[in-house]
Amino acid sequence: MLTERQLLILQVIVDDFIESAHPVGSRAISKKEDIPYSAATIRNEMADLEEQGYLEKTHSSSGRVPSEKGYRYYVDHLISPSGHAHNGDVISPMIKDGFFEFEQIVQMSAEVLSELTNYTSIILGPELFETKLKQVQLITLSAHTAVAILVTNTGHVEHRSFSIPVEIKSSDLERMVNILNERLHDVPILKLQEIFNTEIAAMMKMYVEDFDRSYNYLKAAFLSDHPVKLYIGGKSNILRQPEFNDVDKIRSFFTMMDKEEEIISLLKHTDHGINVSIGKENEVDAIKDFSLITSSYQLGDGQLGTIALLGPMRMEYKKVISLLNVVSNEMTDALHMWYKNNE
Amino acid sequence: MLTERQLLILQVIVDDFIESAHPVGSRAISKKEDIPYSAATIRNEMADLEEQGYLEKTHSSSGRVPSEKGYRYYVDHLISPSGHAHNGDVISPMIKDGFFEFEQIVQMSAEVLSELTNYTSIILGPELFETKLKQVQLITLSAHTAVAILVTNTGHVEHRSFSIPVEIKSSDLERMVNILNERLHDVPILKLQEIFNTEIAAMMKMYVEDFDRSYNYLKAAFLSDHPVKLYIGGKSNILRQPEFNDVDKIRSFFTMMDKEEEIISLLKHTDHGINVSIGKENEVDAIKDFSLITSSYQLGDGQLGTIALLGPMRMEYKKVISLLNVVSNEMTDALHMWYKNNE
DNA sequence: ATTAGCACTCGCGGCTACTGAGTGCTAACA
DNA sequence: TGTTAGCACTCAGTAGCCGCGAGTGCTAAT
Repeated sequence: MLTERQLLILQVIVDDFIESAHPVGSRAISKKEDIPYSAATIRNEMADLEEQGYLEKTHSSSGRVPSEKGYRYYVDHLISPSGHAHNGDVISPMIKDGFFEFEQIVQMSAEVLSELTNYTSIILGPELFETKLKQVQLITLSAHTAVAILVTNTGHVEHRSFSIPVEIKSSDLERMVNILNERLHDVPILKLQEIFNTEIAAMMKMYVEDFDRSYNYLKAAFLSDHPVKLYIGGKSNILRQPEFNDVDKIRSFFTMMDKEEEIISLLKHTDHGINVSIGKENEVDAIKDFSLITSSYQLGDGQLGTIALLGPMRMEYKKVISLLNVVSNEMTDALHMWYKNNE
Repeated sequence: MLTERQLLILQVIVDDFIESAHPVGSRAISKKEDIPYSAATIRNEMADLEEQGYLEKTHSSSGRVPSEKGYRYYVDHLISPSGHAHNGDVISPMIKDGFFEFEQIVQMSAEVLSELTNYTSIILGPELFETKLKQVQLITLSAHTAVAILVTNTGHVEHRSFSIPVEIKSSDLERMVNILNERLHDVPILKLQEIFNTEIAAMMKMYVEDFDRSYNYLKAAFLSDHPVKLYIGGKSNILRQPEFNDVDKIRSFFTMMDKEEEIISLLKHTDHGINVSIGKENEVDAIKDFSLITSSYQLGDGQLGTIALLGPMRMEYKKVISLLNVVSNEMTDALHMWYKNNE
């Protein structure tokens, strides 16, 4: 167990290192305002803290640096819960004015978040199990091409253009779309695939000639592969962090950021509330010396999406956590309003 | 003027440097197959070439490196026009299979292009002066929210969700959409604004109550700010180039790539055909030691879009130029087919 | 006109010395 | 017994030096 004094010292070290990015030594600590102990005392305590795994040295005669365990303890116990509360209203102002496009707001939030922190922000769009299909449109551009448009109750629009093989009659297409609109109205997006394969298939068989082809075409057009949308802000902002002085690090970071699926998998299974993953706690290797802070924003009862900040382990946890709190609440509120309007 | 031999030597130096990224010395050149001269002779010629500004030294006793002028000459005169013709069909295979979504194809082309070259590819979406509005849809999500959807003849879909102030009657909205569909069918996107301000305004005044508000809402919803879309491939691919060993360079590159407008302005005013900008020839400071190779793809008579590769000055010009030729032709063909279908 | 030869230049990798920040430990102190 | 002063030690970082090698420019010979 840690003594009061050790806690104090750990706190000071983490704070200092977060700010300066330099290993912190005993003398520097003993000089601080609220530290009445001598450098030697500090050294003894630091040795203890290191023994217990909360601190590390970068080399045998360097100052101390927090270990992952140290950060973990700091995040769990040493952050004054209320302290440093970010003064509200980060994104609300953007929503105030009449127009209100969901995707735009999310994208802007991501950018603001990144700008405010110099980390990279990631927002996972609304999960779809609360999102329902509102309407299906098929607009033919010509005899052989058409655009299928799906609109959800959240205002999200998904579209795919495709070419129509000559074998398919336009009357059949029309009929199909009618069927779709009838059967799929207010169906949660997530259940789309299922319904497609059962009900719709059955129904269409009755009405539509040359069923097989038409069906497959529509199906492919309507079931998109990426059910969640990813918004990333300030990919390059993070380059301002001093830990990015190594070209290899940059390379591996950016190659990871190019892989959408990987990022999504990172964020997918998040609990409600704020969640911090430090270093190797992250399941993806590529960010094993990053920290990832996630929060969720909600709509009604169901969890909707995830909002996250990715930065070095040496992260301004206090600031980021309260900021993320504020923003996710703001987004929840905004969506709540939106939802109410649409019901 | 340059002698035959000087041309040969210049060519060899540029080729060699492009491949190796190391300054090339006289001895290395004299050893090559098709060089029957001694190192000393080469040295004399190199001194001449340097005097005339085609070569540079990195320091007083280093080998030679092509200067911007050297690259320029190389590109203009030393690239065998037909040589190294890239064996066709880079993206055609992707288009073959039934589905055919324009945006997907462009995005994939960008990625393929970057993967093939290890440079960053940029594709400017179709310019809109050939693109015509096909249909306008207004889908109301609820009493107070709606999605406006515009579909163009190229299959591009633009959408905006907005909230409807209580003052506006839904019957008015409906009427407006009808007017829009009637008047705007087949109108080039570029003329949208103009027509909006004259004809539509006049027409709507006659039919719609509370004209001013409704009008402004629709106008804002329908006139998007970004008339061209940007597709970027392999932003991080370019990190494999050895010139990116400097963190500052990376930083400035990525911060530039975040500014869409800047990139668009880079590519906007391109002639037909292939165009090469080397180093300071580029108007944007941030890429003053990059080369940018652009080509255009077309639809019918009008130029449609630009396709570009951004890399170090030490670029594989031969390969890139022929590759870009092939790809832009392929895209032109693809769009031509598409266009024919839609007419 | 070409080439061989030679002196010279300069970047670079390796070695050494020095400095300064920081530690661990011991012994003295309250 | 907890705290502190003192001291020897460690190590990263920097500067200076040396020698190597790749390359040049120039001169003189072919």
